[in-house]
Amino acid sequence: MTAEEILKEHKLKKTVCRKCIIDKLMQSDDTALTENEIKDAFLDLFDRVTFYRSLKTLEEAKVIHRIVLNNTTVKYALSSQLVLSKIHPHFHCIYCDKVTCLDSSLLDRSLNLPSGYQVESVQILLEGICPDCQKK
Amino acid sequence: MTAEEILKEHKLKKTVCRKCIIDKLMQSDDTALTENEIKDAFLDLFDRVTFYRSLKTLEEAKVIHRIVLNNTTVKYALSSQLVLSKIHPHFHCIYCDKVTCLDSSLLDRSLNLPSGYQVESVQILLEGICPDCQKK
DNA sequence: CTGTGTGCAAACACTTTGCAGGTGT
DNA sequence: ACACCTGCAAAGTGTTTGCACACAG
Repeated sequence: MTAEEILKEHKLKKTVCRKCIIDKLMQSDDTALTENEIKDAFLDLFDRVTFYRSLKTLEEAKVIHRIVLNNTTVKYALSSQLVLSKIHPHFHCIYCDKVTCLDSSLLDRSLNLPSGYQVESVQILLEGICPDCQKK
Repeated sequence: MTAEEILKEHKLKKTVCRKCIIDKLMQSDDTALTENEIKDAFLDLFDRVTFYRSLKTLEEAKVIHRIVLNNTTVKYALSSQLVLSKIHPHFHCIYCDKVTCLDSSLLDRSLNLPSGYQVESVQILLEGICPDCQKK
């Protein structure tokens, strides 16, 4: 699926900035990127404000989703298949700082919720060492 | 356990600012507070910078821990009993915006981790409606 | 007394808003 | 043609840093 198709499907106008964001995130696979990592790929082709607004638009349309790390840095990743589940687990490597989206089936069966709470979404952030960094 | 005892136990100097922070968090029970909520309780008795530094010191000493919400607001809560577990689940009410620390036994048995990843900590943020807001 | 904490001023990074002009459909 | 997107300027918010003075142990 191309960036243009994704935009069309969500009834968003095809603008260069939006396409660049989606393309960049598609290339990065399941690794989430910061606003700067996305922007730097285009050498200040767009204003910073335009990026923020495009990211916001894409997020509201659920094309992408944001991941907030403990140090309050924000990363973005494509939503694609994950939309179906309430549960969004991510892994943050404390060595290489990479954030990857994990399969939501990770925890589906096991939530042992306290009574009285109505849960709409569950965000899980695993922190540790990723397979690549363990080899080093 | 009093604020002074906690500071002594962690080998930190007893300063008014630190004591106020700990007192305020003890009063709020298991509800996490923002820097502003803590600070406002003392009517600008201290400089903002002093608060940041005190919070940082207390966090590094693991007296308190920070919780980062999706909108990147930061809240703080006492660590107390939770220190033992790698897992820190919190509940964020989307109506009253209250954040509470939950029992870490919530998920202990059930983590079905992908192979190759070495996990050091697990942060879980449940979002939904708290018991109080459901009654309304 | 010594090291550490505090207050003030300033800098910094991130994000939002308003407005005029440009672009997609 | 119209609605919406973009760029620029500016402001708002949260956080950090440097320095001189004050305070706890």
